[in-house]
Amino acid sequence: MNKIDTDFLATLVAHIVAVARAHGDKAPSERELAEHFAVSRGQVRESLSILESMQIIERRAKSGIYLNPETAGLDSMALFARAGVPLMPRQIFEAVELRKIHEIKAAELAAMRATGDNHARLRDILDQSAAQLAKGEGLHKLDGAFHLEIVRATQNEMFYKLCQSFYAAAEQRHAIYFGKPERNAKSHAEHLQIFDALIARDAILAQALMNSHLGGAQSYWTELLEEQKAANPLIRSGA
Amino acid sequence: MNKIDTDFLATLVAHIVAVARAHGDKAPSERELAEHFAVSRGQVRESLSILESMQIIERRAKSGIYLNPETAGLDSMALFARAGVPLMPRQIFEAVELRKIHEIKAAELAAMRATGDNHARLRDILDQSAAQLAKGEGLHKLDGAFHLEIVRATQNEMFYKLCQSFYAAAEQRHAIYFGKPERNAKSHAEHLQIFDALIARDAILAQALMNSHLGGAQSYWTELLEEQKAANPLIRSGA
DNA sequence: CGCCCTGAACTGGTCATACCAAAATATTGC
DNA sequence: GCAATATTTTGGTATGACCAGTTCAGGGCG
Repeated sequence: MNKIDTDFLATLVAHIVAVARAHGDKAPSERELAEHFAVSRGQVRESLSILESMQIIERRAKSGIYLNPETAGLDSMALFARAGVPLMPRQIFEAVELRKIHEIKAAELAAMRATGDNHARLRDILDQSAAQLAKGEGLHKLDGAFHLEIVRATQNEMFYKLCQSFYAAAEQRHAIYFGKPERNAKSHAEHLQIFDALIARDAILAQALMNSHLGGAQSYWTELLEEQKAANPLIRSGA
Repeated sequence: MNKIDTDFLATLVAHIVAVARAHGDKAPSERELAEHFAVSRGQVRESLSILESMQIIERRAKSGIYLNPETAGLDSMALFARAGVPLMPRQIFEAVELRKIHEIKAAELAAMRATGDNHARLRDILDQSAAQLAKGEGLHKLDGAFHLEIVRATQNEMFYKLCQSFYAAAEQRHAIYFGKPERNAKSHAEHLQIFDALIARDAILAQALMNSHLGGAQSYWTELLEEQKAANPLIRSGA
């Protein structure tokens, strides 16, 4: 466990959340954490600095460390996911809505601006997806790659970076979503359609296809949450 | 200069960028930085942890610290801005495009979902803007607040957080943009129109008004960059 | 002259210890 | 029971040390 790797950060967050359950609660002191994880206080402080910069915690001088999950920014989502903090339905719906906002527009722009490289990478991802699908394996990683590549094809680097951090936090969701095998095939088929529209540089069509692709995801989530409410430990009810 | 405050981080980044100009260049060693800023190595390490978590730098064990500005994520933008790293036209155009993607949709959703609280806060911001305008003061801070409040009115918390970090990085741009006095009055007038559309819950109109509001900004930036190219130290040419 | 090898200097990663002052808590005195 | 006081806890900071790869200058050899 060298350096401040993400795993340690996630473990730390998990422990802090386990101790201080509610917003504003006090977390263990630096010295306690150091002892608990058998590392030096310096290591703990470095990690806490990062968590504080993400606004996951607040460090009040001479007082203590306070959990701050509600004010935490976007970059913290990936960490919470790794730490095994349960997803809340509200977060899922918000994320899907955000994806629609981003990616419908991304599809439109990508149809107009995609380079040959973008097309090649998309084709490659789809080939891999087909192979995985044939082997009966889930393709939630490749799904993320496909959508992200479309954003990259907008040639807006900032847009790409934004969606990158967004997708980093989405793996937990994706894993749940692609848990049902039939989703994989359906998703892949829709990706192929979108790809064709991008190749044809048909912005209107690409946009429409992405809209229905994500719209499908939206309604599928609704079903999923209905039937798995309280059954799936990764999804916690409540707002 | 206690704790790891943002100012210190910005100063650190500024210094590192000053020494290691290009992507991949070596930054001063931890010990050098500690001496230069007259702080302990521990402090430097805490700061560097944060910078590394933002992917602004890369720390290679036993080798050194390497500047990494190109892979840096969104959350780093605010820091670069504070550090006085010049804006590049490309970044400005990308940011404006992103704003259009976000806020046109936000205006639509806000028209449908805004609460009384949202309306009240917007009205308050507009009142303050009018007052500032009457005093002849610039209102670039209030502009950000107005736009951010519209995003909040979508009731999508994740959306709000995303735009929050986005706006935190935009102050430098805003300050330049609102440097010209005539922008302030024009912007305020357009805000009032948008506000009316939100109150009337006219999603179509709100969307259209936001589109032209941001479209105006887009073309204004084009002018601004043309006439100030190389003249304004805050804007560096090159891609 | 050029190349390889070697050793010293440098570097990030880690730990232990100590001190400070403010905050939080326990204790005392009334 | 409450207010004043003493004690403990806590984050913030600094110093110094050790480890083991990395880097690089310098020496030796072909």
